[in-house]
Amino acid sequence: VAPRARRAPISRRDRPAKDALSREVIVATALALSGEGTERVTLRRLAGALETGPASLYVYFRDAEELQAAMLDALLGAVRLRPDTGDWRERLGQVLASYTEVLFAHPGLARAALFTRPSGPHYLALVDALLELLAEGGLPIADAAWVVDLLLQRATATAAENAGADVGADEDPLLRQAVADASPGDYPHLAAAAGELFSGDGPARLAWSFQLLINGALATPRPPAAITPGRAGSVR
Amino acid sequence: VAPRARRAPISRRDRPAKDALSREVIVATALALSGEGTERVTLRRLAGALETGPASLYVYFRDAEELQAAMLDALLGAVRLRPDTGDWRERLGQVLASYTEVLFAHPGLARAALFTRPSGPHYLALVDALLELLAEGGLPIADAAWVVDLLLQRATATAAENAGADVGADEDPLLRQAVADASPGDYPHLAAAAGELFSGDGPARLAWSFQLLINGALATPRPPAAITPGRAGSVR
DNA sequence: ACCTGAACACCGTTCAAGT
DNA sequence: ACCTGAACACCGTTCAAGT
Repeated sequence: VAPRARRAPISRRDRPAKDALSREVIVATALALSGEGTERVTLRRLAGALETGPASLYVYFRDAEELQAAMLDALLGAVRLRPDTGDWRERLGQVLASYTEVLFAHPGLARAALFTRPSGPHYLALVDALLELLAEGGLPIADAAWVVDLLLQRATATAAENAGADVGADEDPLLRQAVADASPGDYPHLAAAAGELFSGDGPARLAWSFQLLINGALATPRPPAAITPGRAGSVR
Repeated sequence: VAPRARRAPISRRDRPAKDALSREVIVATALALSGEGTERVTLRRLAGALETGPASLYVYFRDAEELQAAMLDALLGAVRLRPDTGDWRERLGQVLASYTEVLFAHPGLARAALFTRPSGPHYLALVDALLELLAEGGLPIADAAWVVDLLLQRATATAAENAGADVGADEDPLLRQAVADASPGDYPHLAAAAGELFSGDGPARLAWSFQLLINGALATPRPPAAITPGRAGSVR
């Protein structure tokens, strides 16, 4: 069968061919903006990069939140889900560290990840991989289901807090000053701990916290399920 | 000495006397707006409530972030720092639960608390109280300093995620649907855990996570301080 | 000197009007 | 039918001009 004739593309003023719009192209362009310099990826800036107006984006996404969720899931495709060295504990730490690094490069998305949980295939694959590692460690599946939430929340919140901060920058200068100025009379324990509150570098503290969560999980079974069923209960 | 004569206040159109502006009045008004219905406390809405224009607020606060930090610290004055029943573990859980409840009533502030750490007296008092309880539990102070961050981050992030959600509302409907639809072939562990991922009610899950963090802390000493000093080091 | 109206440079979202 | 220019209803912040 002869291919149907297509209209020849109208050459718009000889500009370098602009990509046709689609969910994929929009998300890819948004991630490129987000990863490089751009302070905040707004619908208007994104539309500008795509050489159109903001209204056009509403053909593909219901609102800004849905776009953010799509960006987030696309980003999660870069997480290393199956490291090949170490026991289950070490591999769990590596997967979570990879997740954190990926978010780190996209400050805006890291913040969004705390509020709008993604539901795309890459997020599901991440949860599945974490559950698998916890099962390998012998954790009952009901416990593992809750622990995954804890691990991801720790990683996400840490990325969101620190993302986009200049590496050399003094973070929380006001808090540091306040702690340094805290009178030992009013705040005895704070004054005693002042030297340690801000110690350690980010990755070391994060890795320690993952191991702490794993140890805690092994030592802390879920409460008896008596109250559990509720409306949240089973799927279906 | 005779008191200096004051100008009589000009009665502005017989309106009920409007409070003179000050940091305290502004913060109190903002918290009232935040706690009651008001979707989002913006500088313009706040200025409206104070019967002035947004520019006036800049006389008292450098920017919106500084106002938020002041609101947050004022709010933390309501946290019950010293419960009178239970051992140190139970009291620690009670303080953290109180902190979470206070944030819950102010969705916007809960979100802000994740990014701009407050540095006011009420925040310092909270950290001091948590350090005291951890010391009572026998945790070395260097460990306790890091653990406090973990406990507060868990509480803050949970409040931020859930704050403002209608109690009856189905949260994360997209994620729940995606999990329910997940094929056991592609996501075997996710499919197996589907029934448990969303189980339990909020407070029970939160309380369990606090105990998990405490158990983890007791079982997970900080890494050797070899790398610690850095630029973050001691407070002199 | 202290305060603020009005302007500036942005937002997300909607919808009537184009092709 | 699909797309979008222009308008709408907002933002935080600045600054010249008032008292």
